[in-house]
Amino acid sequence: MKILLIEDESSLRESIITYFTDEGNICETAADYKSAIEKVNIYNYDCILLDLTLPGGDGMEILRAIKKINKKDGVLIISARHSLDDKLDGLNLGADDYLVKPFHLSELKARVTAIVRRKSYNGSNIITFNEIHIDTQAMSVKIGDNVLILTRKEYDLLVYFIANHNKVTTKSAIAEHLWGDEIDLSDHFDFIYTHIKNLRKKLVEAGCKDYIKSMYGVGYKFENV
Amino acid sequence: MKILLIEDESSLRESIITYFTDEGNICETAADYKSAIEKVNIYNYDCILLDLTLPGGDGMEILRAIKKINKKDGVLIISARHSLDDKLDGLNLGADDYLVKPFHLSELKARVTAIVRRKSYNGSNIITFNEIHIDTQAMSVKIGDNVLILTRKEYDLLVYFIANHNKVTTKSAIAEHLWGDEIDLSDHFDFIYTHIKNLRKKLVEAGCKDYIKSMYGVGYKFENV
DNA sequence: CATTTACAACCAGATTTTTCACTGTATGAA
DNA sequence: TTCATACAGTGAAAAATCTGGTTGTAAATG
Repeated sequence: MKILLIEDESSLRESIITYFTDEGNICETAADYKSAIEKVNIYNYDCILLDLTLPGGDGMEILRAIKKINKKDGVLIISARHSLDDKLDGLNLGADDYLVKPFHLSELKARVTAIVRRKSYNGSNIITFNEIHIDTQAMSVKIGDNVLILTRKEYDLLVYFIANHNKVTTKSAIAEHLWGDEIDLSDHFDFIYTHIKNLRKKLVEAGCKDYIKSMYGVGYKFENV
Repeated sequence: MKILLIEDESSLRESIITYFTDEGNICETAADYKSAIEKVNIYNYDCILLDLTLPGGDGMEILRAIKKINKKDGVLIISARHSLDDKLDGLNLGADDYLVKPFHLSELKARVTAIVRRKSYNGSNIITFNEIHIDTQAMSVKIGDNVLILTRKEYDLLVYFIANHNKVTTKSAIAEHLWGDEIDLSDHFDFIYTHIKNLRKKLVEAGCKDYIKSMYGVGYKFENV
């Protein structure tokens, strides 16, 4: 899951980020109005955690911006303002939920998952793509009845592929999704090849068709032929 | 005791909440269909007080939702509808009791405690997972017939694992659950390793299979192979 | 007060994963 | 065809993470 945290207070930012990163999510942050708008404009997130009081501009403006450029990203407002009016304003502008500071991280997480679940209500947490079955809660992958043992990156990669099946995905998009901010985009992340190769190998060895099609010079496509 | 009150009329809501809070309970409220469904989906309550006439949707739907997502939360319907049919409908759908407005708060309280007591008696306080039996009231653990002596943290850990069996649990989730607020999430709580290790050892020594599977880079999974 | 116990911290070694360098092959453009 | 580049495959170094042992400390117990 990819999360953007828009929050200026650094200590809170740290702990939230640590928490969600530990949970295995990709987290990015923005500490002020400008960089928030920038990120929101360029990338897509499963959920955006938005603090309302920001240096350089009002948080509500960011919310408006998100909703304006369509964006189906989930938005959870976290704010110290606890008046009903603030709450209603936020929700009316299209936020998915509103959480008053201070809060427990577990509650934050619960609400985020609730938002994400609501957004993409697959019903279950089992993702299925032909013979591939992924149980996202158990983090287990099956090919037919064979259980596949995948490493973290391989797993993320597979989930990403399936989520974007039949679409071309560039290497940099993959890198962005698997590594988030940490990656230096000027790098030649050739190690993606390795992960692709390993995933491919494990899938094929488990009797799965090779859905990963290389698009020379562009990237890959997880293709349902 | 944790209680959820689903009620749209604010004055009644206030008085019930005040009453139960004063009694030392944790109370949450939902005033409409949407937020009710949400809370019910996210959290667990000892007892849910459900008003049938709600803006935005029928209360019976909420009841259905509760029962659908398993949920062993107790449900007490409070409603102005006093026909026998309404009563029967509710009880048939799995509500534990039905109270007709208006009522005395003391009666409400009596019924709530009755429900909770009933739950915790017949609703087994024995958790069983294969050969592992936990008596939550006695806080004792048995492997088959062997009694296990666990420390507090080990016990909590085991219960948490069993409650989340076959799901991956991250270290930070465990930390949050076992230590709550006190934990500094920027820490690398390596001490979890120790508790995992100790629990594992005691379980295995008592002749239990090692269900605790490490998910490298993610956390652990209590797995029923 | 002495002793035991539970918990947290530390450390060394093992294990697993990730990254990186290198070689060979395939592809598309000139 | 030739050439530059992209990709696949191998293996090994580097980094991250887990395990098990041990130790210090504070709290609980007797």
